Amino acid sequence: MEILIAEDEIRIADSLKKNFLQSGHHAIIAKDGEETLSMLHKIQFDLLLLDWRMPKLSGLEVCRKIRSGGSEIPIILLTALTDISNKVEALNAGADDYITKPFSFTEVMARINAVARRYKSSANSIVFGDNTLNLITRVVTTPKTQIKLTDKEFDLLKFFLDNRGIIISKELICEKVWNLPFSPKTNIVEAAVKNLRKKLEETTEQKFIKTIYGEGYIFFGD
Amino acid sequence: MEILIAEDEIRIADSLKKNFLQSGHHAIIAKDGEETLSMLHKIQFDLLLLDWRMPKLSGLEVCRKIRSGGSEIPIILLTALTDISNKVEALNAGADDYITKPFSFTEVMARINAVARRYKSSANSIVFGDNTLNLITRVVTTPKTQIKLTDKEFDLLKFFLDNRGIIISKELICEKVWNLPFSPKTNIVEAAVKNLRKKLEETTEQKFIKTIYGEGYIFFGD
DNA sequence: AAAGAAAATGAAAAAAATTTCATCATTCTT
DNA sequence: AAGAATGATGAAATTTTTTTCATTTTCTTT
Repeated sequence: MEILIAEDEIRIADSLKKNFLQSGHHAIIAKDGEETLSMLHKIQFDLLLLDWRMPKLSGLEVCRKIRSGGSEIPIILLTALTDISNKVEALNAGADDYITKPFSFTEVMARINAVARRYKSSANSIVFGDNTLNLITRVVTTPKTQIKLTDKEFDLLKFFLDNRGIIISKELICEKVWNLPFSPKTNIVEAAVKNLRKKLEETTEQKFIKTIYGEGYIFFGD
Repeated sequence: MEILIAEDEIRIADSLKKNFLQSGHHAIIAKDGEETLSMLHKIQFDLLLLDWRMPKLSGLEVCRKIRSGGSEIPIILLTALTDISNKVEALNAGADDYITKPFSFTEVMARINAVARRYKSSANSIVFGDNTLNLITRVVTTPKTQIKLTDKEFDLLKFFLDNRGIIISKELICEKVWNLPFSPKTNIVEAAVKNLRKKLEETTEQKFIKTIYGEGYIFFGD
């Protein structure tokens, strides 16, 4: 993949770039917001890793400009702060995901692989464990039976599968699966997870969705 | 495509074969039911055109045997009679479609192209007119807006799209979309067509689904 | 043009899916 | 171990989807 790293802290940027190269990807560094935008116009990237704090134009502003220009390039925001309003802002600005600093390279790679999987695959089924989700019919085929998923069950499972092995927060799920800005008044996510778990784990007798207390969920399976 | 023509009337079989060759397909003729089965075991075919009345084993019996053997090869039954019980029997036996004799070659080709399209394509969207149906999200993108389809709307539209340009009877729709043996007591098909038409034709201001009085529906668009 | 069959339609009914809410269980912090 | 926060859950409420039904419209045949 062709990755654009927008990060003004040279040490972080370099370290990321080196790691990407080792993983078989190609990365270019942009040092500020303006350079990021001009780079994007010149070269076709598959992913943008975008720092929140940057000179000239903040990551958030860059993100907004990219989306208002109609581009659908996957964007992962790197943010130094943990507080929720930041995350919500990030998603509202059009980011696909966010990672809070300090981050491990493993974490970054897991998310990048998710993006890669999502944008590469045109297959119409996804295998997890010894089950298969048919993306067209929305039927999960297990060794025992077949389970027909409802709309929301499908959307949620698909989101989990697209982000296997990554901790995903409820805010992100809410934003991506329901297209709602996360509001803590509701517990739709919990309820939907409950339904999906019941349907999935009751028949397969396996655990797929693990709860990470205070952080979100993580999906296991292959 | 590699097509097996199971037909004992030599004139019909030969004429079909000649036409297929001209359309760039390859066809082989089997003269009776037993030969059909043994051929299928020897060679990998993409489609079976199966006559209802044949020596040794009837088309229906052949059809049942093939399906009970687990094969999913597309089967189109050629039947001389028009009556409904025959059609229902055909579908119950595992046929994908049926054509009543006398048939025009154009009719046969239209159905064969449908089969080809269905089995070839692994794309996750279908274009019709200047609209696109995303098979994963089940959203139709028109030049004006986007329309999210419900379960049944999607299934029905998909079935129409897979069979563009072919008259499809309500029995067939009922059997394939609802997995129900057609019962004339209900008008689910009409109702579903109404809903789909409303949703689709209201926003696009185009006609896609034409009613063929006494025969069924036909979908235009491409 | 009239009669009869087939199809379309709006509204009601039924069924299914989704969300909310109150309560219970679990996990974390101290 | 207790208290506080977070997550799970069953049941009810709500919303959406699907189906039925009665009526109107359209089409075909005579």
